[in-house]
Amino acid sequence: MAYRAMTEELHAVLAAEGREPLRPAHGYTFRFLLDRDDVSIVDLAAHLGVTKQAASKIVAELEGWGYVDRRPHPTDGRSRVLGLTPKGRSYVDHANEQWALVEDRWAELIGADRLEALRNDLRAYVEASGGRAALRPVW
Amino acid sequence: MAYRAMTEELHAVLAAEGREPLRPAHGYTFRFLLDRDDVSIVDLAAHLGVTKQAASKIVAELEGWGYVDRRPHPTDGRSRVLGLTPKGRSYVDHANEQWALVEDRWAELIGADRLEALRNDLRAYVEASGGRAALRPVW
DNA sequence: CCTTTCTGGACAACTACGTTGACCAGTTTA
DNA sequence: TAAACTGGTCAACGTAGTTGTCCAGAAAGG
Repeated sequence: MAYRAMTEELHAVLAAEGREPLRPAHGYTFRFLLDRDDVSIVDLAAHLGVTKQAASKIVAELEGWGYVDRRPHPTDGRSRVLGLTPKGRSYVDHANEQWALVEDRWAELIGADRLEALRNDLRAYVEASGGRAALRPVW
Repeated sequence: MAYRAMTEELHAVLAAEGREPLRPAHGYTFRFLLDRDDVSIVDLAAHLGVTKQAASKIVAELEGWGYVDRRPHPTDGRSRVLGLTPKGRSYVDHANEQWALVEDRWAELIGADRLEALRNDLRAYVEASGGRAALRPVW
């Protein structure tokens, strides 16, 4: 419920700004592309825990909105390199700021030290059960 | 990720026992029926955050597997009262035990006091944002 | 080299699980 | 006692994933 409530709080803010109807999958895609500049559709699919076909659809949407572009791979003629456009980059920055505000409100509630402890405790569990869980919820 | 990992751990155990392919929605339904004995389809739908049609389908499945039954309402001729069968009840007990084991392993990792603190901190956030979040994830 | 095998990606058809819409029988209100 | 409301079902549709098939380019083996 906490996870849901936080996500909803963020999406409510973004939706109120009249953005495209972005879903969590888009957010995870943004973050993944932000760090790296050699991501293929297959890489993204593995990261999201979906098939490459599904990843392809997601990218197609984001490309249509001008957040992501596909450039030809420098050496591999089959592959395309995914990247954020300037518009995509500024969107991520904005979303990160809003997310920080959500966390801040929580920190006010329970204390920054408790929030930090919580982060560590959650991480401990995830790492103990294989390092990474799939992002996509079951239900 | 922690939420996902815990859910997956539980479902892996249950699936290994050769159970029907139960999904989180079924688990939430079980818990809801366990506490009360005057639940209608509409009540369940509200609890799960889905339409009554969707709730009806879920109940139909559970009824088919013999976990849930629908009895006529004592006074209201339109309504049906949902309830767990003995089989359903024993399943819930079993699942609860397994869930406790999952939590225990976490408690060993970070300490029982930290787990308790975490529970409280999560609850604090959920209650601050409206008391209850929808169970069903967005993605 | 040139053939065989492998891999990134796209298109199409299908499935799961929800939705909206229409309806009926029974209950409540006026 | 007629009108409005409510619990439940059936049917049609939508969304977001899946599997299945294929192609062009890359890697591997004689």
